[in-house]
Amino acid sequence: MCSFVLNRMENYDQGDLTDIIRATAAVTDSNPPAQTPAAAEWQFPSNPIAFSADEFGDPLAHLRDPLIHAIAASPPPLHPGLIGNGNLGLKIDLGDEMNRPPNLFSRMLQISPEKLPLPPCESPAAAPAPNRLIESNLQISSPRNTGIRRRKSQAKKVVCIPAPVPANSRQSSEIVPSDLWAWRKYGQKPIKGSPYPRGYYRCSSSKGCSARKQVERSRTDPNMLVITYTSEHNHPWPTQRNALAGSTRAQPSKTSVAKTSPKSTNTKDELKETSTEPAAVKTEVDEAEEAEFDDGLSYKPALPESNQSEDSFFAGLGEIEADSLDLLFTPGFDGKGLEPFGFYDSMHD
DNA sequence: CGTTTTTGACCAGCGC
DNA sequence: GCGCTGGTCAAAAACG
Repeated sequence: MCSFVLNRMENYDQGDLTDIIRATAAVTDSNPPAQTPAAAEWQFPSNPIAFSADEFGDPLAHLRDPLIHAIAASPPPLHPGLIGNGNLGLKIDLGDEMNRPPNLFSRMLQISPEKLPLPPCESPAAAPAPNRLIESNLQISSPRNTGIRRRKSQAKKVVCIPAPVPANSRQSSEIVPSDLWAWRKYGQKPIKGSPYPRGYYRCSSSKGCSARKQVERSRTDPNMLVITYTSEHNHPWPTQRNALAGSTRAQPSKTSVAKTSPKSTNTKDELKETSTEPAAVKTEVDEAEEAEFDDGLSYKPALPESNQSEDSFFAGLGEIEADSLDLLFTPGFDGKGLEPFGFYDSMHD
């Protein structure tokens, strides 16, 4: 449905493991046509993209991502040209999904050695083509890297994804499409040269998990979110979000607005992430049950090799789509329409 | 009560 | 060695 073309740059500079995955997606420089608020929130690219063999230990790589599918299956009807048939012709499109890599995020996380002349999403060359929206790079933070300078040499995955349109004044917080892991925010820092702060998240699924990620807006393209993954999860796919309390704070509903502390002067630009997206919570349980674990540290979620399983999965998804779409794009839907994942939650209730 | 977010302080890497 | 900057810690507050 969505045009999601991945271009892998072939510039490979030895020593620097930086790669770029570019993809087309819905959000571009141009303002989307006026649609529902939910549609304006953010677009999620989903379309066939080339797969790199290297998964960087990304646990999502092989996992079907129901959340993503849910989102992809409910594309806000804007940017028809970019999203492809980004309307309600979902089930038909889902047929195409069968041949796709299972997880959108994992797709974005695919890496290949490469060097970036400029920070991801910051390079002018990163957005010459309107469809080029998603980049990903892995960098062993090399000195002088104008991008993310970091102590020690630590492998990172940098993912650029379409971000919610900040122009929406109704929300002080932003929705960042997270993967299905549970992330807990442990810090936020203003980044020099960028008007947007960077949020620091760590995996809360397991105490011993060292997986971290940073979320910030691209300074050059506010429509893009730059998510940097650091370390890997050392635990299986979480079968359940172990925390619900406070998890809704990031929701744009009430607290995020009301709680805007006096100190926080940048709530408008703040990067808030729903560390626990309901859709993921509920669906990943099923996914986890299907997952196959190789060992204690890594695991292999069930691959969608079986068309049957895919069929059943998408069949089920398709059934809920109709409802979810109604919920998602019906104005005045209790605000959940603003939350990309909220609708998913509701339809599981 | 358990978990999250927020946020100032502290620590560490890097360039000069 | 110093200063700048980014990353992490930890206490407080908030939420269900």
